[in-house]
Amino acid sequence: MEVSNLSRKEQVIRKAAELFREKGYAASSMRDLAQKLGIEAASLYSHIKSKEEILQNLCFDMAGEFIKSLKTVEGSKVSASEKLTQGIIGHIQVMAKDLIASAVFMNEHRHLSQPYLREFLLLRINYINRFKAIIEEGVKQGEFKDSIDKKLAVMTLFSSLNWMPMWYDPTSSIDPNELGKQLADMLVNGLKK
Amino acid sequence: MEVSNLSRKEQVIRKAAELFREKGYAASSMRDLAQKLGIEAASLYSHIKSKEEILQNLCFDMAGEFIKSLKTVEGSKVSASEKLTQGIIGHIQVMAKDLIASAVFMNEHRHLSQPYLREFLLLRINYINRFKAIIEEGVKQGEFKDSIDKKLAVMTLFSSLNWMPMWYDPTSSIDPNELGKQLADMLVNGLKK
DNA sequence: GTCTAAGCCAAACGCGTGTTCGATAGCCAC
DNA sequence: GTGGCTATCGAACACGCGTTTGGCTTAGAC
Repeated sequence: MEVSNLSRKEQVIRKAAELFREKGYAASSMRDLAQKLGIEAASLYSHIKSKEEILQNLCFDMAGEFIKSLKTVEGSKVSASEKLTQGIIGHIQVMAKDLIASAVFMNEHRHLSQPYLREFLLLRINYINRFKAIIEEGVKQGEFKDSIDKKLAVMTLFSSLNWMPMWYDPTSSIDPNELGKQLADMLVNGLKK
Repeated sequence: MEVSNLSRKEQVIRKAAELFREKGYAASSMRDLAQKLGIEAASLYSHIKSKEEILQNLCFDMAGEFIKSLKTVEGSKVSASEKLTQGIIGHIQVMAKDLIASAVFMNEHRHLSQPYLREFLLLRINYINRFKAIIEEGVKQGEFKDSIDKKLAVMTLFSSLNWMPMWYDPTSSIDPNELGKQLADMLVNGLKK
């Protein structure tokens, strides 16, 4: 009940992620979820404590991955635009590893109850600020324009990244690494020749 | 019952928009909504036919505004980057006129039932494709790089626009028009000097 | 063969949901 | 004042919700 059911628990969470992405957390019922797994709703509670615990797992696991990815980039001694590019590629790669969980992470985190919601938002604002720091570094060293609002810049970046799971087709010709590169190029250099 | 209650009906829809933005459509109850208006849930049904009718009003009214705005830009004989900039500014201005409805439009449209959902998505894909056409025009005339994936470009643009209601503070120093300009500049010219 | 634990289920719990119905009060026109 | 219209309400409806309980079955360890 503590060790070996991890596998079954993860099956439950995975199916739940699919369901939450399709219908949203609030509109997804435990009976829906059970049906997707071929069992009864009551049986779910052998594996998870509550509906919200599933959401907590999904949100905080993803958050951990993002933070881990960013950490490996921050230390490196390269230009700001290179650092930003690496950060973007890392973010995209984390998302691409689990597009479904990424979509849930982005759209459904607000249904977390306190104190989890507060904790989640703190992690998130911290993550955003660390990207903002990279942009500010670029401005300070004359690499980026100083004419653009930094909040706008970082939120635009973040928006572009976070909507990716909504439209990216992993079976398409473009792979996550290339996608990250192009996205970074577009944001750093723009569309213009 | 047909003309003069428009005002009251619009009050209901407006309060509903606030509620839907805060808690999401599925997690908002008609009793919640009634309480915000200081009446009982049953009284709502003198003004609206159903909960979903409210969402339909919100989504399709916004959609109409976006399309109207884009139409005024498409015809003008200017460069692609200028057209794109004008389109972005228009989109931002429509959003800024009602940030609450914009947020609902973006996050909750998926709770529309058929056939409204299908119709909504058709309007949306059409809108996106018309932005895509502007980008393709820019590429064809040598104004934009041809190295970047067009789907990526237009979805990045669209993502940036659509998340704006989540973070934009209308009381801040930057006004919607300036915001649109900067956003367009960032996407067209990039961050780099 | 016996013990243990995991996985599942039927039944039920209290509660909240969107919506309907019939009635009541206030207001304006005649 | 009388009639009709608008807005509201209390009460109720059928239904779905997340979750709990207790018991059943199955598989593997000793």
